[in-house]
Amino acid sequence: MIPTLLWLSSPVSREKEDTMDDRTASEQDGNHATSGHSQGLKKEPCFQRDSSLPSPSASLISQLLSHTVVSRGLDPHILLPSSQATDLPQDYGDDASPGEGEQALTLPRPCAPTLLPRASDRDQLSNEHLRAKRARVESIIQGMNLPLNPPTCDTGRETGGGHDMERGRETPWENKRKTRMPQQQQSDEVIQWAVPGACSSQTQGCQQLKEQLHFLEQQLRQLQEKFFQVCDPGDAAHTQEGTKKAHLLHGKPGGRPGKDSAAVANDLLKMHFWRSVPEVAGHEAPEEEESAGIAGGLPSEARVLSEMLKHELAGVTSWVVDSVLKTVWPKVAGHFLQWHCSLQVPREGVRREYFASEKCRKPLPKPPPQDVLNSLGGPQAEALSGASEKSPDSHTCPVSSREVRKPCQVPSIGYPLGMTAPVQDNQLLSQLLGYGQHSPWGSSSHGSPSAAERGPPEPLNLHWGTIKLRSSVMRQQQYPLPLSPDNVESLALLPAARAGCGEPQPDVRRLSLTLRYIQEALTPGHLKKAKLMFFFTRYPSSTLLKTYFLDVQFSRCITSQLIKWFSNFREFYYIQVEKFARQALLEGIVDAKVLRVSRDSELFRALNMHYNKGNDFEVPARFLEVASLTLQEFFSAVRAGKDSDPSWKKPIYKIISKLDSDIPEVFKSSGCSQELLQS
DNA sequence: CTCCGCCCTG
DNA sequence: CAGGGCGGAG
Repeated sequence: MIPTLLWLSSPVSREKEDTMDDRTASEQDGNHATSGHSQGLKKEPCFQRDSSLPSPSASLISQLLSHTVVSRGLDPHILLPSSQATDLPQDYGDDASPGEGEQALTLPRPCAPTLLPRASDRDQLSNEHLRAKRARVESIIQGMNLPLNPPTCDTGRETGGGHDMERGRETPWENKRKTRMPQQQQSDEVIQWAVPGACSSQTQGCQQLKEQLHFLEQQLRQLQEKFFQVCDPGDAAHTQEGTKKAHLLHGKPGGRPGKDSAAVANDLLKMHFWRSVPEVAGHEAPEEEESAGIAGGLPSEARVLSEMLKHELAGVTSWVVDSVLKTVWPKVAGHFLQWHCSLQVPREGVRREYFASEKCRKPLPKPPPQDVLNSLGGPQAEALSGASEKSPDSHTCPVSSREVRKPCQVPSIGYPLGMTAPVQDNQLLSQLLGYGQHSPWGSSSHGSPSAAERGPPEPLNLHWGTIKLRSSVMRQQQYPLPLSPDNVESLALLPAARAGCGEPQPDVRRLSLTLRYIQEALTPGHLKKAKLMFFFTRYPSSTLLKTYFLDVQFSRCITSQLIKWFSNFREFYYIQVEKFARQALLEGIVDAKVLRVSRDSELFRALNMHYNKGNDFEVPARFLEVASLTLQEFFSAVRAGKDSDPSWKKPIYKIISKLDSDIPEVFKSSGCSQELLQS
């Protein structure tokens, strides 16, 4: 469909060698209602502009990233990470819908004027801003009559700097932890805290939550800044700090990140019959060159951009959080109790983490209330994933994206399993609340009190490790595995596993990746995967589907939707075949044997267009045989006049249903669905 | 009764 | 592609 994306250069010869390409993981999943057809070809997904972002102010990022941005005094070519600046036009040409640029132009730029001072002024402003915020926060906390955490790290914030920032970040959260529970009662906080008592306490809780959300915003802003420093090659090339980070990120100084990552990805992703990879490296070369050209840009300008982005991100987060809490707070308060208790496994040095999938119906010995989760589903859940997932993606530069894109790209860090209680279900909100806590600079593993010292852990104090834990738990429970081994491995990449390195990481990206690992909805990526699977199986059982969609939380609804998909696939398939069978009959063909479906036949083209639109998949020969047989069957039946029988197709269906073949294991790969979306 | 597949429709 | 209706199989 899009010529530049048809990586079909050498169709047959190297089909077994190719791996999937490792582009970034920004995709439009989460909305299975979206037509899958338009999803396929995302060349640079990280620049994808997501119009579905639920915030009215969500578009500064997209505006900046879209090439149409004309910010006063800011040259987008300088501001944008080089690859973005160079790729955007291309991207537009490829898949931007008309009007998108126009939309970007009309979008609000909330903070442009105030964010334009020069670097020195801006830094000062930033410091003052921080101080002011801190003062506000402290006054709030004191106003709540809550035991304030000894501000041991506060000095760090004053001085700024990487390490100090790291500690400084932590403070707000530590404070929060203390503030939340004592708010109810000193004794039995765990229980008291979560019990949604009188109206007043609810309102109070809401207030507190709001304050915490402000912290969240703050951290998000800083995260954004760090994120850009790390992933913007142009910037990194000009600041010592940035250079260091870049080296750490890419493994070696002066390395060529793009190629390295791509190579690693190729090694690790053995989706051999995908034929899209080699071009990736070549495709990247221009970016790097451009990067050198952009090196002339001013880091300070880039920081201005980051400020703007932070502002916007904060707005989005705030909006999402508010809207969610408005709806679910009363219930959530109650739910926190049980969840909280279940996580009471005080074990020093062990990081409890949670898995941030919304609404996981997992059979637990003592299932938590589902209503909370249910109440979190739907629009809110989508809004959340939209904010936390897409917004970061939309401006991720390719380099860092690659770093985190491929789960198995980075060596798995051994992570202890089984040290926490079963993870509960209401991860959506906790994800939301815990979001800022996983900021790479402020993880609680650095000099923070142990769980015991902090008192009862509260929902916010959950970390990523549980992801792996969860997977092991699920495994033992002979429940549909939500995580494939790939997932589990990849999850070791999450912040907790790398906490030791102390290096800021674009956690947003990981979060978004993690969010996708178990989905309760089928995504366009899944649809595409299902279509490709159709080449192997026309009549998959629900059991089979469950084994091949491991990243989906199966429910009746999901199962029937998948089955429905295949039913629709079959329908289309049979209609096409019948059409061509009749056509052959009209053309005077007599012998059914001569009817063969080859790769250049019209029928194949029609089918391929439907199931393999991007043509990035090598259709198995077996499918051609099946199609040929189907064609012959239809041909024979029609020629014999059987089509007068209302159920004349049934025998054919029966024949075809026996021709299913095994589906390659690669389809079980969790990243498969995501990868497909990119290709 | 549920599950599944087909058919028809939008 | 999804919904709804229908029928058959278990």
